[in-house]
Amino acid sequence: MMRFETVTIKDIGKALNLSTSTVSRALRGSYEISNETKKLVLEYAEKINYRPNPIALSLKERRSHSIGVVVSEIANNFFSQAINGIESIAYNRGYHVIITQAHESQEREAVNVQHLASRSIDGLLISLSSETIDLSHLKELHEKGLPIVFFDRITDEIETHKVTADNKLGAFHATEHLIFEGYKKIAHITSSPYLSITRDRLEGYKEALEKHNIPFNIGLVKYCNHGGMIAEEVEKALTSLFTGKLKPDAIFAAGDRITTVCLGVLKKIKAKKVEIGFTGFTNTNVGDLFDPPLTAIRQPAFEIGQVATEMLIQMIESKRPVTKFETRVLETNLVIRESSLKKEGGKVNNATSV
Amino acid sequence: MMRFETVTIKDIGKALNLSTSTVSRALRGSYEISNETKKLVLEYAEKINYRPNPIALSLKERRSHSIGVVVSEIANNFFSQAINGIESIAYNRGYHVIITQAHESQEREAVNVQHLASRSIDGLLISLSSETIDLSHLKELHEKGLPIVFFDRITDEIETHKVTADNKLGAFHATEHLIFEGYKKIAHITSSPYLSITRDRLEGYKEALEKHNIPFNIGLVKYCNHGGMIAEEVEKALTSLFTGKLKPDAIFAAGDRITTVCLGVLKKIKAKKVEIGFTGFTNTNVGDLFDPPLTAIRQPAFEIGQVATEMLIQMIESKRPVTKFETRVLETNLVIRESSLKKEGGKVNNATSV
DNA sequence: CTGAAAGCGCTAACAA
DNA sequence: TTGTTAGCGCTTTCAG
Repeated sequence: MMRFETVTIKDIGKALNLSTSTVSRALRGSYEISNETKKLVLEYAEKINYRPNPIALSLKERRSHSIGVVVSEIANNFFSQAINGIESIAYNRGYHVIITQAHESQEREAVNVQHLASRSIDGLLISLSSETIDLSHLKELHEKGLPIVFFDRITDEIETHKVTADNKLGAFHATEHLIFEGYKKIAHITSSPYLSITRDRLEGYKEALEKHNIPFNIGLVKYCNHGGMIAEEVEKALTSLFTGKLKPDAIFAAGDRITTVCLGVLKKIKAKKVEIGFTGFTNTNVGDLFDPPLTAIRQPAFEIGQVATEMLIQMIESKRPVTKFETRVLETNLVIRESSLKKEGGKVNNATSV
Repeated sequence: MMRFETVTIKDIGKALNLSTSTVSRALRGSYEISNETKKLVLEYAEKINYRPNPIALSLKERRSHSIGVVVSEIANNFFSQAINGIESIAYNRGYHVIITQAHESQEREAVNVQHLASRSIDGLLISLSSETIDLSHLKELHEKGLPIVFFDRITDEIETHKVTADNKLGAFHATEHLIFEGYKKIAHITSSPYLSITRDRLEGYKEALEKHNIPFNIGLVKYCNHGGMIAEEVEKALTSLFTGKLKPDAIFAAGDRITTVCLGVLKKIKAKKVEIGFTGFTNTNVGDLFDPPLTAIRQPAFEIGQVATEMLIQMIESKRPVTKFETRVLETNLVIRESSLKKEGGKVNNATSV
């Protein structure tokens, strides 16, 4: 395909009988250029619809004005909302956003990160994959000085800015809510144990049990290493719970995908008249359309994206290397609907939020 | 922020006492370079982890190996799935994908397109916004020779490759299904009348009515110009339907967002014991969790993304300007669940697909 | 106030 | 087989 011709600074110079440097300076309003010349250049540039070539600029300035994003899956309410937050900041600050998906695979994550780095991104926003144990692909870039901000699924192994929801407290509230409702045997279906969010949520769950003198039982915790991407994994976890002797009366699910898959399985079980209290981490917008309406722990995804992006751009644009790092923790929101309520306890008609 | 130092071809040359051109040629395995030198260079490059600078390459080759994508909203099942399809092809072919959202606004669409074009994308994949009437921002680029492929929401005004679902037939099947179920007054809540998908779906709806000798009544068709992005718009449409004298007994919704908002409103109405048959275009994965389980017209979003990307890359890489254009139409899939079934007609337990 | 020239990293004539 | 040079579009010393 023939590339379509573009107007360059040289063309303007030729047309106006000026050197490229004069045109360049005029275009950027340099004080050394006479008003006359400026006006001439500006008007002509406008007329022929001149646009500076960002590639050339990048080569010169050694930065691309774009930031890379790595998430596990776009088609996940949390991440699509976070991306909206990222974009809202990035575009206003003149940055492009390049989004990639790791599909919960360590290998794809590493490939994407490499790919982005070689595309000369100015900085990286990343939420780790559930498979990821080895962080060397990130450490290397971090040591070379690439600004990185972790969001949602963070790590202790790299010292930089981080942003998450308050997963521990969110889990605590959710679990305590189930306890208040009268559930005694609360199972926890969660994601890969490698993830920070998994650890934090488990912690909150444990603390709620402890506070209410319910003994913690490891048999009630089930890990899904693929974060619910593989439905069978979740089904297996649930089946083993309900066919074993522990038979929980409630479930607390961690993560968007796990939550919906669980609901699907529960629906089948409920057809057999087993009532199970349910709540889960999810950012779905249609939780109230579910059967039963879903009690959900909602994360401030949009804000997380925004904060992470602000931090990243601040790092990118900082004159001196940033050495003081911060981990921001944002509040979650428990939206109470019927799925978590004991049926004898009556129905609620409106979503309640604590 | 200090940019982090990268290894260049020059560094290799210096270290090995070779000119940059020799290194360059060796790296790309040129036949003119001796095996010895090649080996030397390759090994050294590997050792110091050399990566070519894609920005410099872009400047030289006058292409960026990236394609731009404009959709109305990432957080829409159809689009996030389509993007997965786009990525799956693009990455394999060595292209980056830059995603932008227009939020159904003509202005943001134009800004994004400009932005992408000025970032030297090699081609553009776009699904028009519901507001968009004026296509001059696209026409201009198209005339300049930028390869463009429309998907989903297409237009007649620009001659190029296009990919959509078979919206007309999908709408026909959905409407006919409601008719088979015994519904007589089927309302159609749809998106902006400017969109191709709106026109096609309306057409299919009309044809189904006609085939079954049900008179078309324009009063039963309600347009939501923001495609459901503004919930009030949809609520107003439904309220006017149910408070007017036409009182439909079923609803056929066009579009992901409209479908879920409709369901929310219907849920309230059903609390008042009004049974309404319902079906809608949506690519949600949790339609079976809804109350009632949702009869949905599903589009092959992933495949649409794939096909569009293949077409685009073919245009980009074609030696001569492409003049023969194609419009690919992919089949939709009607997944029948309870929401569209007459309650007296008994229940279905399994999703059925036609 | 304006121009000439160098350079960002890389490739490709053209020389040697 | 290898080196020299010019150039992609732009900014920025350094000279006028």
